[in-house]
Formats: sequence, structure tokens, C-alpha cells
Amino acid sequence: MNFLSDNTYYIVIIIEYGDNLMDVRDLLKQKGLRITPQREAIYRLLAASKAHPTAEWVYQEVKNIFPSISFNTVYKTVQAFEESGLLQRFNTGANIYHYDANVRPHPHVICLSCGRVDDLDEFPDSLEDFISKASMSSPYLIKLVNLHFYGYCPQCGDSNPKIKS
Amino acid sequence: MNFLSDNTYYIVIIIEYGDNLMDVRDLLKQKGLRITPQREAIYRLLAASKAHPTAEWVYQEVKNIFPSISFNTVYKTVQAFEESGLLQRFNTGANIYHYDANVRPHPHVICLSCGRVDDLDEFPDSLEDFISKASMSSPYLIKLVNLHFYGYCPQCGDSNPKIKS
DNA sequence: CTGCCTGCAAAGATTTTGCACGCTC
DNA sequence: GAGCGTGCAAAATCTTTGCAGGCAG
Repeated sequence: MNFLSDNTYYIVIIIEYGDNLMDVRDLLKQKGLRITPQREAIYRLLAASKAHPTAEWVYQEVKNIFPSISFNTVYKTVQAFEESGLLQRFNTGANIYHYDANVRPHPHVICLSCGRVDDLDEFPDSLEDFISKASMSSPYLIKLVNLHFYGYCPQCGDSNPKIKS
Repeated sequence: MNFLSDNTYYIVIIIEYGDNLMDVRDLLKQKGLRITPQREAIYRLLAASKAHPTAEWVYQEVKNIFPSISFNTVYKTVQAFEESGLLQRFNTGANIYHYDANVRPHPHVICLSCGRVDDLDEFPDSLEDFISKASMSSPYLIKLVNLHFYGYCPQCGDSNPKIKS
């Protein structure tokens, strides 16, 4: 087992590969994107995260696996992923882009205090209905919808006396 | 009448003052904001516009009235207005802030091609209902909602053959 | 007269681009 | 071998801040 102790971080990759190696590589291939270790890692990180990461966050995380990776690679990769429909990009209002591997339209809740972004899973209806309803009442040809709720997350709400009212 | 021809731009101000001079000044006073000619002009521009202007747009427009005004003044003014609740600020996803003198929550439609932002007036229900519905299905204490539809405006939809499909 | 507002300028924060080398196909 | 992907670095774009002088209250 001593080869493991020399390259501990390889263990993580191997475990993840065991789960769904084919899925990620096939996904990239389907979209006509070249398969590189960096791209696999970036997609895995985004697919596994529920935190709606920023490019900077992805960069910091993927550096644990590829210490020599550059921000540019991360940036161009998520850009390529978004153009291929593998990611969704949005902006909560702080002028920072967030990425989401869940590309179906779905609502988000954003904390006004700490800025974290969560999904709003229990929202009554699908947002696809919204798009068609809105299309009928607008001269625009509507394609997408972005529904952001702003408030205070449990942590910030509990710790901030101003909010308790 | 020769004093008018020397300072033509004053005419505009006088006409606008005739309409609702008291309203703007009272509004600023109510919010504890100092009344200056620059601030009056900035608020009037924003209140009169339906185009959801950016800070840069306001700056360019107000320069027609006060040629020596600085971007900083515009920036700090809209910031003060937003903090006082006189304006709403939002981001359509292009990392540029837009301002709206209509501070009630209301949906927007954004053109994916040219970036223009319009109100979606005919939307069925008030967004206040949405906030309370969402509050019930989230651990967040929800305060605001931002509903953005993306599509193609009539001009871009008509002129772009890719969209006609 | 005190303090906020204005104007000039610079600093910050993110996003975006250029280019040479290396790896995927 | 051809072309896309990666890595290093710099440029661009907007937003935000610092500070001295001026005007509103």
C-alpha cells in the first residue's frame, strides 16, 4: 500500500471514476468536447456540488487535484460547458457568475446576508409552465426563465436579531 | 426671450418642474436625502425611463443637463437612492447593473440578442403572492423576488432568421 | 458652520482575451 | 499531423473607494 501514501489524491479520482466514469466522458463526447483530465475534474466538481459555485471556487477546488491548473483553463472550460448546454450560468445580483450543472430551469433562494445560493426544491409548479404563460402575455419570444428569491438563510436568520422580528 | 437662447437647456428643467417639482423634492426630503439639482435630474431621468437604465446610461443622459457632472456623482446618487428604497437594482446576467424607479417586485423580459429590458406588464398574479408561497416551502426567510424571462424582442426576433423557426 | 454632495482620479474585482506549447483525436 | 485545450500573463469592463472643495440644511 505504500504507493498510495505517495500519491494520496489519486485515491479520490479512482473512487469517483468507479461511480460514473463512463457518464462524464460520454457526456463530453456527445457534445463534441475533447476529453481531458482537467475537464473531467471540473465537470465532476460542478455536478457533485449543490452550492452553485463561482469560477473562482471551481479553480480553488480543482487545484487540489491539478495544482498547476490555471484560472484560464477553468474559465474557458466552464464557458465551453455552458455553450454546450452542460451548465447553466446565472448572476444573483452581486456581479459574480454562478454555475449549476442542473440545466433545467429551477428557482433559487439567495441569502441577502452571506450570499449563499440554494435550490428551492419544493416550489409548486415547473417553470416550463411559466415560460409558456409569459410568452402569451409578451411580444417577446420567450425561451428561458430565471426565478430568484432573496432572503435570509437559516444561519443568518438565526444569528441576526434584526431579522427575528 | 434672449436669455433663453443663451441657456437653452434650462427650458427643459423648467418644463419638468412644472409637472411635478414638489413630488421629487418631497420624495428626497422624506428619505432624508439632500436636494441638489443633480439629484433631481437623476431621479427624473430614471422615473421617466422605461428602459431600465444602467449607471453609464444615466451618466451620459444627465451630462446633457449638467455637462460637468462626474460618473462618481451619478454612481453615489443611485446608490443612495437604492439604499433609501427609491430605486431597485438588478442584474440581468451580463454583469451590468440596471436601475428601475418602479420599486415594486415585477417581472422583466430580457432580449438574449440585444440585451434590452422591458417590463412584463400582463403577468397574471402579483409577485407578492410568490414570496409568501416560496417562504412556506423554504427554510429561508424570504423578502424579495426577481423574475427574469429571457427571449427575443420583436425587433431581434423579426430580423434574425435563426429565431424564426 | 457642520456635514453631506460633487468632481477628479485611482484602485478593485471579475471577466475576457492573446499566444505558444502540448495533448487529444 | 491538425486542431483544440492548457497555462502564463495581460487587457478590458464595471464597480467601488479616497479625498479636497463646495453647497444644502
